Amino acid sequence: MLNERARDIYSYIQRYRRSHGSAPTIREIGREFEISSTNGVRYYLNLLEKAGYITRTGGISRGIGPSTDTATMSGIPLLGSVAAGQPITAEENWTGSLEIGDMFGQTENLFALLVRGDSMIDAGILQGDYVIVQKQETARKGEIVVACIESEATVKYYEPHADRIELIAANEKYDPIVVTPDADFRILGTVRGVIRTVGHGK
Amino acid sequence: MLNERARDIYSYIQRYRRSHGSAPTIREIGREFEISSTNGVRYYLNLLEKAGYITRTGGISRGIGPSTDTATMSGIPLLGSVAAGQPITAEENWTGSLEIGDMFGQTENLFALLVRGDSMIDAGILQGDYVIVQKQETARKGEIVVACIESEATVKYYEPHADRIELIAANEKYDPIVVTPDADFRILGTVRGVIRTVGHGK
DNA sequence: TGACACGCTGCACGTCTGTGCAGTAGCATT
DNA sequence: AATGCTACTGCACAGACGTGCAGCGTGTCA
Repeated sequence: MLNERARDIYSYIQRYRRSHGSAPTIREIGREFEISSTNGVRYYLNLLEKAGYITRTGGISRGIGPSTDTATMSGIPLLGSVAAGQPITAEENWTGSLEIGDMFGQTENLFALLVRGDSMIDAGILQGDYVIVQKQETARKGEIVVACIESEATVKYYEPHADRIELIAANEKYDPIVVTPDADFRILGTVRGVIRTVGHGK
Repeated sequence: MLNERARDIYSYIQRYRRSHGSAPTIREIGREFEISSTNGVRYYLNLLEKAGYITRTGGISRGIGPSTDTATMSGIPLLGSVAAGQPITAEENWTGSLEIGDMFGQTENLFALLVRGDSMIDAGILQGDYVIVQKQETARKGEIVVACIESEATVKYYEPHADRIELIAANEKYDPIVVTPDADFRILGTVRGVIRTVGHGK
C-alpha cells in the first residue's frame, strides 16, 4: 500500500510525537529525511492521509493527527490471544490496540496477547489477562516466555538444559513440556508485563 | 502544589494531545478557559513547567511536551501504594502516572495504586502490581475494593451484610476483616484493572 | 494603609509554519 | 519521441504562534 519511505516518515512522526508530545512540522520532517522543500514532505503527507494513516487539520501548525479509526492509534498492537495458531505477524490478528506508552520502556518490539487458559495462574497470570511481550528470539533461564511449539503458542517459564528445553507451567495441574532440539520450537518473545481489566465486561 | 485551575489546564492539555496528536497552542488553551490574553495562559504554563508536569521548548509552536521524568507522562495518576496511611487525594502521594489511555473507559476518576503485600494473591494480584482504581464511594457485593479502615488502605473483596461489612482477602493465610457500622470505614474505589511489569527492575 | 503576590488584560513584534504555484530530473510506457 | 508518473526543488505569502513589556483589580498579610 505504501512505499518504504512513506512508512519511514510515518514511523518518524509517531516517534516524534512520543518524545515531544506534538507532531513534527513539515520542515522538521524535511530536515530528518533530507528533503529540502516543504512540498517534498507534503507529497508524502498526502499519501499518508489518503491511506488513512494520519489525519490533517489544515492551516494550523503541527496539524498532523493520528488516524481516526481507533485501532492504529498509538500504543501497543493487540494481536489476539495465546493458544491460537501462530499469529504474531503484526497485520493479521490485529484485534485492537493497547494504550500503554512508555510504561514498558521502548515500545518498538512490544505487543500484547490475550491469555487463554489457567496454566500460569500461580504467576498471577489469569485467563483474560493481557500479557505484554517483547519480541525476541532468545530468553534467559527462568523468564516467562511466549513460545511456539508445533504451531501452538503458549506462555510458560523458560528452563533451558544442555540437551533439552523445559517449558514449565505455573500450575500444579500441568506437567512441564519438554522440547528436544529437533522439535519445531521457536521463542516469540519474553513477557514484560501483565494487564487485566476487571468488572462490567469491558 | 498546584491549584485546581492549573490542574484543569494540565488535564485539558493531556486530553487535547490524546485527540489531536499534538499539544494545544497558548491561544487554544486561552479560548477553552476564557482567558483572553496569551499571557494569562503563559502564567499557568510556567507553573506547570516549574512543577515538572510539562516541559516546554521555547520558540516553537505547540512546544508543550510531556515531563521528562518518565513517570508523570499522561494517563492515570499513580498515587502511591496500598497499605500506606490514607493517600488518595490526588496532589499528595503523586508518585508518577501510568499510561493507559482508554483501556479502562473514562479515565476521569481513575488512579493507580502500587500493591504491597500478598493478601490478594489468589485473585492474581501480586506484590508490586499496580491496581487501577475507579474512585467511588460505593461498591457491589463481590467487587474488589480499595477501602480505608482506621486510616489504613487495603485491597479486598467487598461482602456487605445487613449488620456489618466483611472484607475478604484472596489468601487463606488471612482472615476476613469485619467492619461494624460504627467503625471508621470508607470505600475509596473499586478495582478496575491490574498492571504488572516483569523483568529487569523497570 | 501600604506592600506584595495572584491572576489576569492588551498589544506589538518577529519568527514559525502550512499553502499555493511553478518547475524539473529520472524513469517507464506507449 | 512524446506522455505521464514519481519524487522532489524553490520561492513567496499569509496567518498561526510564542515572547516581551506594561498595566490593573482583588485579596491578604503586616
